[in-house]
Amino acid sequence: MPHSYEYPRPALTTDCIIFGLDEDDVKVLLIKRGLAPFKGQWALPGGFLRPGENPDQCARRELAEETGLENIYLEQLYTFGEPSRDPREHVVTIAYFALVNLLEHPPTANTDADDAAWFPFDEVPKLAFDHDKILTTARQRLTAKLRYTPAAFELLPEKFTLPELQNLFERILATSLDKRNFRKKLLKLGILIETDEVQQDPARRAARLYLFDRAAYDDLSSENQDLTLV
Amino acid sequence: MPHSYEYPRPALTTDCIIFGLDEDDVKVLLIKRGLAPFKGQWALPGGFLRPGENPDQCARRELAEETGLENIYLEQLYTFGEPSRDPREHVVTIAYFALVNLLEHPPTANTDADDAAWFPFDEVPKLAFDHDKILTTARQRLTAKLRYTPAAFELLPEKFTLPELQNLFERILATSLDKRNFRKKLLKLGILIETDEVQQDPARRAARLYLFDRAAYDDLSSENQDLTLV
DNA sequence: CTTGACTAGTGTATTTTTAACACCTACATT
DNA sequence: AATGTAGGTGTTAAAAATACACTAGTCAAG
Repeated sequence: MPHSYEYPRPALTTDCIIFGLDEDDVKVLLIKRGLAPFKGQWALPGGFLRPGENPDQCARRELAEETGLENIYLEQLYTFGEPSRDPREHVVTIAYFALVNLLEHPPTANTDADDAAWFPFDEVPKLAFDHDKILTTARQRLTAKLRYTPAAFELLPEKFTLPELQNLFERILATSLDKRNFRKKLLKLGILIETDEVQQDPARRAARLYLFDRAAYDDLSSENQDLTLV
Repeated sequence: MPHSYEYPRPALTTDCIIFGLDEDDVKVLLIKRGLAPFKGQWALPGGFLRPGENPDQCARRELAEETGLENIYLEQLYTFGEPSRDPREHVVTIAYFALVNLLEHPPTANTDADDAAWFPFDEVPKLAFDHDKILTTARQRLTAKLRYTPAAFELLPEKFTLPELQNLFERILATSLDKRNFRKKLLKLGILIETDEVQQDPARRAARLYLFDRAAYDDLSSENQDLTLV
């Protein structure tokens, strides 16, 4: 035990909640624990913070080690520090979360965990530690972020259709939206650029493609306009 | 050095940003450090997390020890973990913030710090550690919290008048509000309890006193009702 | 005891936003 | 040519936000 301190210290970890969107579902990335405690049980990817390591870097490193996911935008969610959350000893965890497009980040090989997989929300098993609670907090933040920030556009290709955008909101917010009202509101905001193009190849009527106008969004945002998208 | 671990651990602290409102200004509570590093310099109140201690409790305890402030509504702000933020070693801090009524929480004696005092924003000195950065983050969050949470009621006595409440919003949000619309909206929300009492002693017409109905607020909140106060 | 100064308290009309709602269009497949 | 499927469109009603001006109570001064 080479590391000694004058006063006792809780251990410190980071955990990542990675939400991924594919054609069917919103999914969350979990790993199967290879070590006790909770060996064999599913959990959020994460691990111990090394002294001298920025917590953001730690989250990124552990995520890459356990799931292969790299170069994604992580945002700090909350710090959970209930003494009882880890059966071994007091472990405080800084939780991070991110939202990625699953088509760009397919399930990958992994090194530090027995397994890593994407779970649709309604198939998430009982998780290790207090990770159920952390996941709940993350889902709450996810919906707020989707409603009040342009996060939705990060999940779509550069050119997208209004039905795609509506579908995305409906799936993540787990609600259904009126098509006419949705289109009216989004178009009236003035943050979409209509192109002359339509979808290619669909086995149905092709929908018009739009671009997200980030400059317009930033202008409205700096004017403190209300930018609730849905 | 009786406390040994297999792997090295960063130290873990909590810090509190306490905003206080008096008749003139929004102020922040600082302590003068009694120990190195930054001895004699002003800093946010805070201190080391004890194993087995919930971080919320730690923030509360350190705040009471250093400033005498007790029983206030603390909310987690953000966790700062840059390795360079403490010159001694890697110290990660969980920052909490709160809003209090200065008339109910006058500057008090303190045990663990050389001094504690309220500073108007424009008179805050250069702070120890990265506390300037933490304070900036807290100020950014302050406005949003006032609008979307019941934080305003923490700043007022238990029984308050509608003109007092309106005045509070106007000062912190630096805006002016229509008296009739303000009253209509707040009363319609159903989170205020009208009492039979009126202010005592004012050298003018006395205003009716109201109570904040936290239970009603929590009910609406859990129903995902929109709770923008202004 | 009347008046003036000051703040508390009230209602209505207008505009804007949200919500509910049904049909036709384009295109591919059979 | 008929059918299936998803894309696209406008109006009306309800609710919410906004703008706006006077009366009521209380104290102090004259």
